[in-house]
Amino acid sequence: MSPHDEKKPTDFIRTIIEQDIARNLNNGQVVTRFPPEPNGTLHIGHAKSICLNFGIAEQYPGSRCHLRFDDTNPEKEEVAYIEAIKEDVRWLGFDWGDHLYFASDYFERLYQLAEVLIEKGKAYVCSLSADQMRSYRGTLTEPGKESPYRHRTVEENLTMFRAMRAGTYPDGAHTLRAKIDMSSPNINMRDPTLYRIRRVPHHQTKDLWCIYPTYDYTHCISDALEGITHSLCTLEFEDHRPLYDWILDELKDELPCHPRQIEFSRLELDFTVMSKRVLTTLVTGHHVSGWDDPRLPTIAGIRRRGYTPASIRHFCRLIGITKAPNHVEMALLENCLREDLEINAPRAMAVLDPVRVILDNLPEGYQEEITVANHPQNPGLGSRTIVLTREIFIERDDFEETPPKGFKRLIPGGEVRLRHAYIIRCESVLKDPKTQAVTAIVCHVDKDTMNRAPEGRKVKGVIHWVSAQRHCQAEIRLYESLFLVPHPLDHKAGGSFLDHINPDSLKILNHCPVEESLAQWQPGRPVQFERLGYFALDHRDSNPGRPVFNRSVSLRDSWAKEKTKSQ
RNA sequence: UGGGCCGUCGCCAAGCGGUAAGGCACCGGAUUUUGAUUCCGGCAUUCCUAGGUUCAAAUCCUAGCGGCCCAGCCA
Repeated sequence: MSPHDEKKPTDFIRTIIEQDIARNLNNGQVVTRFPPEPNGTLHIGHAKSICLNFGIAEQYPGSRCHLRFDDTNPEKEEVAYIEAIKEDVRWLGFDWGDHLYFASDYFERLYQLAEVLIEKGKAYVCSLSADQMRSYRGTLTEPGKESPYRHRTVEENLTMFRAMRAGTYPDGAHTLRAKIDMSSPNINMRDPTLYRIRRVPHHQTKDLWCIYPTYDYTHCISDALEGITHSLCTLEFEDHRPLYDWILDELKDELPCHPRQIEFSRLELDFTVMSKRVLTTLVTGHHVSGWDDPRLPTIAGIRRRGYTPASIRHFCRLIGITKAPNHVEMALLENCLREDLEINAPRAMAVLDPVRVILDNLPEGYQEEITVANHPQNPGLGSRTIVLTREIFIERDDFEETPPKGFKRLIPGGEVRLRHAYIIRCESVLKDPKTQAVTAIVCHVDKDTMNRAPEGRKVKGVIHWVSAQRHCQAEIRLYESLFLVPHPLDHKAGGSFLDHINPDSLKILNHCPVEESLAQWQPGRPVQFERLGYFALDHRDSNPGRPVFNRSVSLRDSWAKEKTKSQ
C-alpha cells in the first residue's frame, strides 16, 4: 500500500490550499516543510505532521516538502538525532529529495536581518538578566514594563549586537529583543527575545557562533527563505502567529515571500504520553529500555513493536486534521495494524503457555509432514511444511477439565481439531500427584479427518499446536499499555505520571515452542501466530536459533470478551 | 483574571441555511479447519446550554457554560 493509491483526504488545511491554488496564489505552487528539532526522537504525533506535510506535497502537482532541522538550540541537540529522524521519515515512506535544510544554514542571513531590524529601530540590545526580564514581562492579566534599555540608539544597538557576535560579553549578559509592545495582551508580543549569547559549540556550525537566534525569529524567516507557502504547525503556536507575521512584515523588503502559518491540533493517544520531556524521563529513568522500547509511541518503538509504515499512514488519514482536541483511542491505531497485517502477514503456529499432548495411537518416532498455506485467503503468500509427531504442545488454556459454558476447545472425552491436521479426542489427563497440575493430556487421533469433516458429528473447536520433538524455542514478549490511566499527565487526581505506570506492561515468556519455520525469520517481516496475534522479530535481541518475537497486537478475541462478561 | 483556540454518538470525524456521512468501539446474527477474517443488521428525532432570526438552523445572531494553550535568553 503506497500513499499514492489511497483516496485523498480532505481537511480544512487542504481546503485552504485548494482555494489558494484556485486563486493562483504563489503561482499555484504549494511548498510545505517538516521542521523537527534534533533534540529527541520522533513519535506518532510527529507522524501526523509528517503525513500532513509530505502528503500535501505528494498530492498537488509541482509541490514539495522540505525536511528542515530546526537547530537553534545547540545545548539540547545532538547529531545522533538527525540521522534517527531522517531514518524515521524515510521509514514512514516519505522523501524530501534534495530539500534537506538546517535552520543553521541561515545563521549568517538571520544575523544580517537582525541588523536590518536594529536599523529600522525594531530591535534593541537588552541588558536585563533573565530574572529581571521575567519580572518586566508582567503577567497574563497585567501589562509588562518597558526595559530601561529599550531606547538605546541604533548606533549603540548595532555596536553592542556586533560585540555580542564577536564574543565580547559573557553568556546571558545581553539579548537582542524585538521592539513591539510591552502591554500587548499577547505575551509573545511583549518584546520577545531574538538572540541570546550562548558559548556552546553547535553540531553543524561548530564554534562559529556564540549567539543563537530563537525559534520565533528563526522559523518564520527560514520558511520565507525556502519559499514555503503553507507553514503548518500545532495549536500551541497559534499565539505566536502575530509574531511570525510581525517579523516577516518588518522584513518584507528583504524576503522573497510571506508564508501562511496554519495551526492544527496535535495528536494525543490514550494510555500513553506524547510529550518529549516525559518520554525523555521514561528513557533516562530506565522505566523503559530505550527510545525504541516497543511500549513507547516513538516511531522507533512502534517500528520495533511491529507496526508497519502503511498502518501508521492509514491511521494518520483516519484521525483527520482539525483544530478540535485530537485525543484518539489506542483501539483505532491497533485496528489499523490489524487491517494491514490481516491481508499481508503470513501465518504460523506458536504456543505461549505449553502443555504436552500425547497422541497415543501414533507410534514413537512418528513424523508426518504437512504442507499448509501461509495465508487462508492469499495463496500468493505461499506454503510451508509443518510436522506432526506423537507428542505435541498445545496452549494450556485450550484445555479445561471443568469447561465454562460455551467452551469449545479440548475437554475430557471431547474432540477438537488440530489446526491443519486431525481431529483428536481427549482420553485421559496426567497430573502431578502433589500439585494436581496437568502435566500431559493423552489423546486419540482420528486418522480419517485430515482435510475432511468427521462422519456423523460436528467438531467446532480448532486449536493451534507445535511438535514437541521438532520445534524452535523462542522468547516471546507480550505488551500492554505503559500506563494504567487514559491520560497519564492529567494531574487533577494528584500525583505524577510515574505513579500511573503499568507494572505489567511487559510480559516475557522465555521458552515458547514455535514452528521450525520461525527459526530464521527476517526482521521487519510480520507474522501472525494463529489465534494469538501479530508478531515481529525483535531486531535488537534476537540471536540465531534463539528468536525473540514481540507481539505487535493481539487478534480480536470474542471468547475472552464473553468469558469476562459471564464472570 | 488578559489573550488565543475549541465544543456534532463512548473515541475520531463529515457537514458551511434545506431537515445528522463515514471509521473505531459497542450490541445482535450468518459463514468459518484461526472463538481471526468476511458478511449482514443495530447503534445521535439531535449537534455544549438558553434565547433569538428564518417557511426552514448543527450551520446565522445574542448571552451563558465547559475544555485546551500562553508569563523560556525551549521548540
